[in-house]
Amino acid sequence: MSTSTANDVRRAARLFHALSDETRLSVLEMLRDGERCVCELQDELDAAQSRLSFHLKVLKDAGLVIDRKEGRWVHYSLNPETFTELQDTVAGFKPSRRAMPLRRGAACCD
Amino acid sequence: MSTSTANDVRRAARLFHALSDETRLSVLEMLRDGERCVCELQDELDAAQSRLSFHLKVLKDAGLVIDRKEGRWVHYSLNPETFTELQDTVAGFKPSRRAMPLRRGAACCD
DNA sequence: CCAACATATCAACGTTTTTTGATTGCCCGG
DNA sequence: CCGGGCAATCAAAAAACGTTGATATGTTGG
Repeated sequence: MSTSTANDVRRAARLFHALSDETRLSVLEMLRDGERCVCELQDELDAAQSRLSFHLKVLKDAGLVIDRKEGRWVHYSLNPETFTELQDTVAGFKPSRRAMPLRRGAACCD
Repeated sequence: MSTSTANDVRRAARLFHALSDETRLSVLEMLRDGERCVCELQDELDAAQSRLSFHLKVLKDAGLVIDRKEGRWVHYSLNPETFTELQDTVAGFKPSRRAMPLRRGAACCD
């Protein structure tokens, strides 16, 4: 088992890409202790409105956050499912036991 | 505890960036069951030599892999330490318990 | 219905990342 | 020493990404 398909790899790359930006990580960190509306994130991170909106979209497209509209505000929160998926993905990349004992002394390309 | 500094965020973004590419993830996957030399990776992924070399450098700079020279070959393997770090980082982003119960019903920006 | 507001979307731009092909440095076998 | 093979590096072109400012959409209070 545990042979990743091309699709798994694609999905993982997308997830990691969404996580590869400091602003986005800061947003996730703010959301760790609960829902926040865009304006709060904006204040605390002092990021231009459209910039923040862009990053929220990336996070949302990756499934890392969920939005909830309430009147003229939109509240964002973490999507726990995806964080579980992320943990599994990362666990899957850990070096496997029964791994290392391979090609000792032999030239590699015979 | 567990308040991430700006440096933590920077480091995490760097790590995630290194993981955000399909070719690099495929390399890591191949390395899961042991050391491989560049030529083997090249064959199996069929990637141009300089392209692969570029991606290996990204992985190495991020600390995800280690290289070992042997004659004219270079063997790459996973760096387990960094994968542990990665797991910790990811665990740190999981939604915290005692999180959700916040701003119910109240408008957000009063 | 209007004005003010919160957020999303868009197009243009500059920046960073990735790809490609050529070159270079190294090591080995003869 | 020479020729050939492996891998790193470089420069230039291509592609992806993030930022900005302007505009659009939907909402609410008056």
